[in-house]
Amino acid sequence: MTVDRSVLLPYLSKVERRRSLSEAASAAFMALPLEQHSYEIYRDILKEGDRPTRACLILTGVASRYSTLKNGTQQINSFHLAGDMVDLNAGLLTVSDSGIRTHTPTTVVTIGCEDILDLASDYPEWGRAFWFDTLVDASIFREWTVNVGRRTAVARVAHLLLEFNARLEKIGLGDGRAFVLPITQADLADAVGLSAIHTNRSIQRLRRSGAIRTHGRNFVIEDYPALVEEASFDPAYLQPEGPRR
Amino acid sequence: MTVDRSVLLPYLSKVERRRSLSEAASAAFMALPLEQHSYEIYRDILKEGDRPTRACLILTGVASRYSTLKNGTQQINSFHLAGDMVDLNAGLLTVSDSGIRTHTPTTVVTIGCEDILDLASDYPEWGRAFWFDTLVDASIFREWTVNVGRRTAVARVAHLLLEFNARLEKIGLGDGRAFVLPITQADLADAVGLSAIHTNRSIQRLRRSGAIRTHGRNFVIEDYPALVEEASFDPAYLQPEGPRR
DNA sequence: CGGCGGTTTGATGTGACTCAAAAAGAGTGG
DNA sequence: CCACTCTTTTTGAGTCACATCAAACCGCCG
Repeated sequence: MTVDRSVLLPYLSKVERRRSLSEAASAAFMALPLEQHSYEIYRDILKEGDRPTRACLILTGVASRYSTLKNGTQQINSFHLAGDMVDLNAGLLTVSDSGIRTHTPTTVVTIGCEDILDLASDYPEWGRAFWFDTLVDASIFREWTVNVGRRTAVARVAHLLLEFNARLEKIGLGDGRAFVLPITQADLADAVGLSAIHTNRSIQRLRRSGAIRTHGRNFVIEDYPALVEEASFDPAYLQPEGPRR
Repeated sequence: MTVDRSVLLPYLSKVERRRSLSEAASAAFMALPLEQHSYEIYRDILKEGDRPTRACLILTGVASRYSTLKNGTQQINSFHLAGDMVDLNAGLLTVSDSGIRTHTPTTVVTIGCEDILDLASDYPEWGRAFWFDTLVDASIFREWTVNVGRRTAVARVAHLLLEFNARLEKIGLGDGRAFVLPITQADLADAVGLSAIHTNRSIQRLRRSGAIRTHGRNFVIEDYPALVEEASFDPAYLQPEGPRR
């Protein structure tokens, strides 16, 4: 299968926006062997327990990293949108405690993790870029722990809506006030550690308070400051500014 | 202040156990300029909102990374024990959304983050080592999200006790069955997203079920399989095996 | 012996869960 | 364009896990 390498360009420019790369480094990246895959909705890109062998860059669609507990409940750890590199860790970690699953039809390109590791050792600038990506992920994981650990139901939901709002805007899928929620309320519930029903009721509260308006999956933030206040949302954890040096 | 560089050796050998380093790389590490600091109990090593400038390696004691919410509640994101490198991210992230605080008297050595970054670009093997460290952290953060998001109170507490048990054993502060819990129950509560009182009652339940025995902060695991079952604990997330390659 | 941080107990309130089912959309085929 | 199904959202009622408040107890240290 031949893959159009230009799909790598958005990620490359995302990395370069943080810190420019040498000619050789970006050329090496663009020369990486690729595979392209498409998934229907609710398919596993990586099954829980499988040993990952390829990192994957999301071109379109939405995926999540999740864990399943013995009692059957699930916890979603993070969502991955277009332009996100998922499972960069693949190369370094032996075991995958969590799976990765699509929430919409999704297309990705994958890169062998050996290639990722070689790139990182041949070009320390790539090593740093991957490290930084991992740090941003870790920062989001931390914030999510705070979210499910210490916020009320309404605040949790508000917080996740604001995260989607910010991230979707950054990739051109929203204007900072309105966006299309790319997942069901049940999935949202698995992300914020609530039952689907209570998640629904929390959304209703936000609606009645006038903070948001929805029809179907279209969300409009009517009162941004109120929503931010409700969620104690501080976008710093998304690291919008890029690395320091 | 002159610092005994031999304090770096444990961390060096921890890294080398995963993957050996070149002579030059380990020499460069050992030559890093260091500062040594001591902290009393409940002191901030890094305040929330401060911009970190130095990574720090814990020599003795226990510290945690925590966030404070507007309503005054706290969530602890992770604990750091002797031999852990904390705030490696310092160099790359502009903003620190969370603080780092001691839970016992603690001694550390710190390394300027410029030096860390230089080491990583001069020796890609160090870049990889730091990246791996960050991946392990991220893996623990994920597991904690699952913990507070989807487990019952008793399971959460059991899970954290098992994590302490495993990690303390690895650094020689436990035999895999008994350990001294280095934090108060109130701190434990902030880590598992419960009230201190309910945390206490959860410990009591574990005690009455015969899974554990305690006197003061001495914990003995009486029925390891039962505790593991209760917590659905799988130590894989601690990445005990080191990286794949 | 007194003070203090930490642990434990008791009583009460409530936020979130569960179960069950209705309503509303969304997609499909006739 | 409508009937039919399937998924998702919404409603209602009852229950339980965990929070909160208040106070007692305990061990440790000066």
